[in-house]
Amino acid sequence: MKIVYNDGTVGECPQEEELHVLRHSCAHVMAQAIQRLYPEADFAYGPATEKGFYYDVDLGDKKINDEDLLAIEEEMRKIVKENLKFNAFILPRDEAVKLMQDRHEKYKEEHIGDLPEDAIISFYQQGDYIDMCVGPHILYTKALKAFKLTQSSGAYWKNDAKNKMLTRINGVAFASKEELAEYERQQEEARARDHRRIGKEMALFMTDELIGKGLPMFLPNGYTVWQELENYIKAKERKLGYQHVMTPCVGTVQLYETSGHWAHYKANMFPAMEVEGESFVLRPMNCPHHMMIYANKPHSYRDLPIRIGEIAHDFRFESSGTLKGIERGRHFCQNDAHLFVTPDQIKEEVSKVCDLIFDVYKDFNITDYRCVLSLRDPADTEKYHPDDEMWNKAEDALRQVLNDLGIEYTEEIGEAAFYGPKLDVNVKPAVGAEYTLSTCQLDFCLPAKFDLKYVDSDASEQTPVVLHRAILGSLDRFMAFIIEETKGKFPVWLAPTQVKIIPISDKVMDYCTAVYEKLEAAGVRVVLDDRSETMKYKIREAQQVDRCPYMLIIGAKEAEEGLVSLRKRDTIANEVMTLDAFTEKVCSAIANRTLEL
RNA sequence: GCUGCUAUAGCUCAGUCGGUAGAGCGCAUCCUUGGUAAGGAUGAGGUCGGCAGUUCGAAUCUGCCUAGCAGCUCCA
Repeated sequence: MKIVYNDGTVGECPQEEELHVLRHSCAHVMAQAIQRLYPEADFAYGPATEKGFYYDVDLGDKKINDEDLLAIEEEMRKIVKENLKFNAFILPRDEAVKLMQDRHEKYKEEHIGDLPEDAIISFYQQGDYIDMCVGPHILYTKALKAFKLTQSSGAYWKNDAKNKMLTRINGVAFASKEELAEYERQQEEARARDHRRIGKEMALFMTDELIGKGLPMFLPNGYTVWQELENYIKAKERKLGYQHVMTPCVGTVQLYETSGHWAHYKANMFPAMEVEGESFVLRPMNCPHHMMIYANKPHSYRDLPIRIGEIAHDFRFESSGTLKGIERGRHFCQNDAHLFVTPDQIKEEVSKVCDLIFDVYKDFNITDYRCVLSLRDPADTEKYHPDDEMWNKAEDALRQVLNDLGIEYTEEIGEAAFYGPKLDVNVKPAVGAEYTLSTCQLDFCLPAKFDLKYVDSDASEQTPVVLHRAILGSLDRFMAFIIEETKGKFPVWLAPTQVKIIPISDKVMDYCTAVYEKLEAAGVRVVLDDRSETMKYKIREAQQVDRCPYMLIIGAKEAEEGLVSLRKRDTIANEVMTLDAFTEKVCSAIANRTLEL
């Protein structure tokens, strides 16, 4: 594919750049189409994205609806057909400013002002459309073979909520129509995996506007999964020396003033309740409660590390626009723990937390994740309390552990908590933006604020360091993730119904009841489907709706010989075995938390 | 919170020009008692998200509210 650079030279595009150039050029063609249809349009930024492109544009009071999108797309096809040539030229700064002023491009003009003094300011023109841009671009518009406008939405100028909101028009673009079709197929598949959809279908959780937005409720099936996750992680933690506690969901405002959370996150907490002259809030996190548990009695260095864990209910007043099923609600349960350690113990304890995270990921076969070392932004003295020595110490300590463990990570400035740096493990959901699943945070700040102490070997009083960590993150969010990863086909140990008995006829009901009782006694979540429906119907429902891992199809043949005919969730073939053999099989699959059926 | 879109039966969705609401699935009852992904019949089920307004008349038009979806901002 031929492309043109901003100095006007034409060259062959490197293979790996082709899609990016194509998409970026598509943004220009879309802008040209918009300008033809809406001459007053004022353009801001229009980059290529992961699958396509967008352009942010000021359209005054004009609202873009689906029909408008189709009209813009139609105009784009015309431009492609006209096969316009992309020409590049460079202007000195003053002429560039003048050109943008003449064309009433106030956002581009402002952008020039943001560029460094020595920046080369280049433009691309196709037909009568001119765009300030570094390029490179395709040579002729005919190179655009497969694109589609997907949506319009609002986006702030320079991504700052204080600025004017512009109209963002998104599109996707590919090298061929086949790739575009494949992309649309994948989108459809992703929507089918959405935990909100599967959660409804499998009766895992519900919401109701009378309960309130962002407040999902777990139904029996969902709570079964939830409890299994709770038992699973608590057992792991107990083995690693964690002690579990239970603390209240409400605390005084002073508690959060002491921790510093009140100053930083007041706006994101439910407002205070005034009762008998005291102010209480629903707690947004558990650190202060756990700090007070530590402070409940004096500690020797010999006691450390102390690991306080809790499956804790928290409430955060999240912006309404960010709520998403059980992935992000206003109430959730953290798999939280605070580790109180001496400075010498930091490295080992962080290592153990990392080991636990990756051990858990192995159990769930989670392989697609990204580690981020979240650091403070030294310029942001409002969020990060300005103690350079403390921050450098904490950041270096965490970085060193990650390096020693050989964990791959990227560093991100300004992503730290106000009290310390953190390691975040991020994943991508079926639909929507990446989020943090697990976190491990290093804190030299809160222990001092709560005046926590331990007596060291030389009898001096020292302040412990605290590790905040969450492995499953919030149980709610982790469950959302697992639903999407498995499409609701949970491993046996998590499945709400582990075994469904499907009688071929009522004549074998006595034997089916005996099978049910045996499995039930063995601790299996088993359901006997004794409804007056056809066998085929019951199989279909168990497989497609319940996503039940094991179905036992039982007729006269099995009843006579004490057998069961096993049908697994993902196979059509069935396996005949004795009831004893099956019981052993399913119990072992549950006990070992096997992923494969 | 912001911008836009959406809200009709338990679920997924039709409903044209404003004239008192439909389908499939599910549910109930009956028939069928079956051998591994849709057997048949009958029936129940809706203040068309809520409140106002326009109109002789509103699921349909307008306003406000609530909730949901996409994107933006935020995420201790």
